Amino acid sequence: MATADAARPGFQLPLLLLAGFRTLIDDLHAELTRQGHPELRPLHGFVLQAVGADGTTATELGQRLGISKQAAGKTVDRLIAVGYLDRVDDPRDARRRLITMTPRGVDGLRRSAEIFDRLRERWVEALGPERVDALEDDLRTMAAPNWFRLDVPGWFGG
Amino acid sequence: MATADAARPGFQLPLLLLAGFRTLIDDLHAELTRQGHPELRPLHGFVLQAVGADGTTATELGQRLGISKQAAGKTVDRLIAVGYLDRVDDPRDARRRLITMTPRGVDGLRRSAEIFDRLRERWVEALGPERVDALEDDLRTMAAPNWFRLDVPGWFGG
DNA sequence: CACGTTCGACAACCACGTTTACTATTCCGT
DNA sequence: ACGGAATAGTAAACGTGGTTGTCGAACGTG
Repeated sequence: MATADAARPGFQLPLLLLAGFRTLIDDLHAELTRQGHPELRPLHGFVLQAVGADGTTATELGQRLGISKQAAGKTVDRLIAVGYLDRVDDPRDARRRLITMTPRGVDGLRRSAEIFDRLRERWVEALGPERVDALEDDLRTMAAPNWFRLDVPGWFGG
Repeated sequence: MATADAARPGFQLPLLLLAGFRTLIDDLHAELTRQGHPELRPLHGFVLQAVGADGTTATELGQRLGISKQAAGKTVDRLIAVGYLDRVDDPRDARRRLITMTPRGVDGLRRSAEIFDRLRERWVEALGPERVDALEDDLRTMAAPNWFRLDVPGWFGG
């Protein structure tokens, strides 16, 4: 049973990682709702970031997120329906349809990044900066996400 | 942008936690398939553990997993269909139907726990025991899963 | 013994992903 | 210049993992 702390329940690594993630995105979602973005579901921030400031296509978005182009297309449909994305024909290639962020999308992404920054700050306050840095470093070593390819400059991670 | 390591992509906390979890359960799933449990999907181990050695009911299972009783019931249906769980009438209460693990379910759960132990060992080899302990401790502090209630003795975390 | 509560089941629905298949367009080699 | 190959987007069927709402049967308590 590893090195379980007797005072706290001895959950192990997988559950702890999942709980950490859920804690963060649940807090994000709640705060985002409070700030006027109730339609933005927890994971949509990552989609917005993957779209990027210059826009993308469905295929490229799928590659960045590590999902099929069809799934990416459907996600884009939903985000268009709630006003965060836009899709226009590419004049240089009639096959392509360029996906871009609306001003509302930019606002939602910016707020997401700010909220994540504040949440990380809470971790730093509770654990100390060295521990949080170590935690991030170790996770980068053991679990770099090889799905989620992000070659665009972004707000939270890339 | 916090304390991003220039050598590795600067993914931030939420993505790193998700990546850590996904890495672990993907490895678990692959190994479980290799060991003769291809039907056992990544998260089913948690369900089996929540059922526990003594069995439980759909409502209670839902509470333990932090999901609705209906969702728990459907998951149980699937695990019964592939032979990991069993459902029998409770003689003491005709409303209740007791959910128990089959021998195959017990085997799958035991193997899951063993595989997780080995995966953690890999982290210890790469990072050193102190770092892994610190990581688990910090996550227990910041992200105790308040869904996932586990009052039964279990294999991986409880 | 009647009434409120609890349990499981059923149905409809949603989010998010998959695979397979198809159309339209562009690219490229002969 | 043209025809086949590659690429972009869309559509349909399906799987999984959730949600609400409803309902009947069984329980337990005043």
